[in-house]
Amino acid sequence: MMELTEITEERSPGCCNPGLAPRIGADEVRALSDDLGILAHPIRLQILDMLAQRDGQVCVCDLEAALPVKQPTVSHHLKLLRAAGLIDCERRGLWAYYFVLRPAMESLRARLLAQFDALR
Amino acid sequence: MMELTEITEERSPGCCNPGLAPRIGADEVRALSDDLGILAHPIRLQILDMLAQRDGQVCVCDLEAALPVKQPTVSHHLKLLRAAGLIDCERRGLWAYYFVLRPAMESLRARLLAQFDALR
DNA sequence: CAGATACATTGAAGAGTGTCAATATAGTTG
DNA sequence: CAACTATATTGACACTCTTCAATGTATCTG
Repeated sequence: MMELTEITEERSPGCCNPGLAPRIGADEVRALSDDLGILAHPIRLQILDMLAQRDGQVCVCDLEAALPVKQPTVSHHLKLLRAAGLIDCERRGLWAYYFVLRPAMESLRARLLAQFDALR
Repeated sequence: MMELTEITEERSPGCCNPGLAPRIGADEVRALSDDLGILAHPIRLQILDMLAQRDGQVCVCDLEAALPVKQPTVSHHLKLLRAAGLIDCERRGLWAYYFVLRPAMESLRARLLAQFDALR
C-alpha cells in the first residue's frame, strides 16, 4: 500500500492542495494547444471562412485579393493549415485550388468541444 | 523610365471568384483569434484545468508545485488569464486564491462554438 | 521592530511567429 | 524555344511570446 498521508515535499503550512495536478497529461495538453494555435490567427480564420464558402473552387489569387497580406504570406498560412490537416489543394494547370477537409474540421470541432468540457 | 500601366482590377482569366470575401469581419475575426490565443498554451490550459478541479481553493504555490515552470512564469500566465476575464483571485493573508469565472468560461465556449459553426 | 513568506513586477535573453521582397518552380502560351 | 503566369520557397527583419533571476510589495510571526 502506498503511504499517502505523509507529505514528502515541504509545503506551506497555510495553503495546501497536496495532490493537485492537471488531469490533462502533458502530451494531450500540447496537442490541444496546437489545435487551438493553428486557429488563433485572423488570416487563417478568414482563409478557412472563404474556403468553407466556396468549396473546392478557391485559388490562391482569389484569397490574396480578399486578404490584407501579400501572396507569400497567403501561401505561408495555407501551408500551415495544410500541415495541420485542415485543408488540402489540387493543382490544375497554373492554379492551385484549395478546399477545406470537412472531416478534419469536424473532428477538430469535436476534440475542442470534448476537451473544453472535460475542463469544465 | 518605365511608365506604370494603369492598375485595373483585372483578374486572371483562368480562375475567378470575383466577389470572394470573408464573411467574418476584421474585428470579429480579431476577437475570435484573441479568444483562441489565450487558450493556446499548455501551461494556461493546465492552470484552467486545475482551477476547475478545486474551485476557489488554489493558491499560486499549489500551481507552481504542479507545473514545470517557475513562480514568475505562473504569475505571468495567471495575469493573462485574469486580463482575459477567465479567472480571478481573492487574497487572504499571504495567499492568493485563484478561481475560474464559470460564466466567462461558459460564454467563451458558446462564442467559440458559434463562430466555429458559422465557419462550417 | 526584524526576519520570513507568498506573490507580483521588472528587465533581459532566447525562441517563435508573421511578413514581404526576391527568387525559384512549374505549367502555359506564342 | 522564350516569355509569361500562378504559386511556392527562401532569407531577412521586426515583432511578440515565453521564461527566469532579481527585486519589490504586502503580510505574517516572533
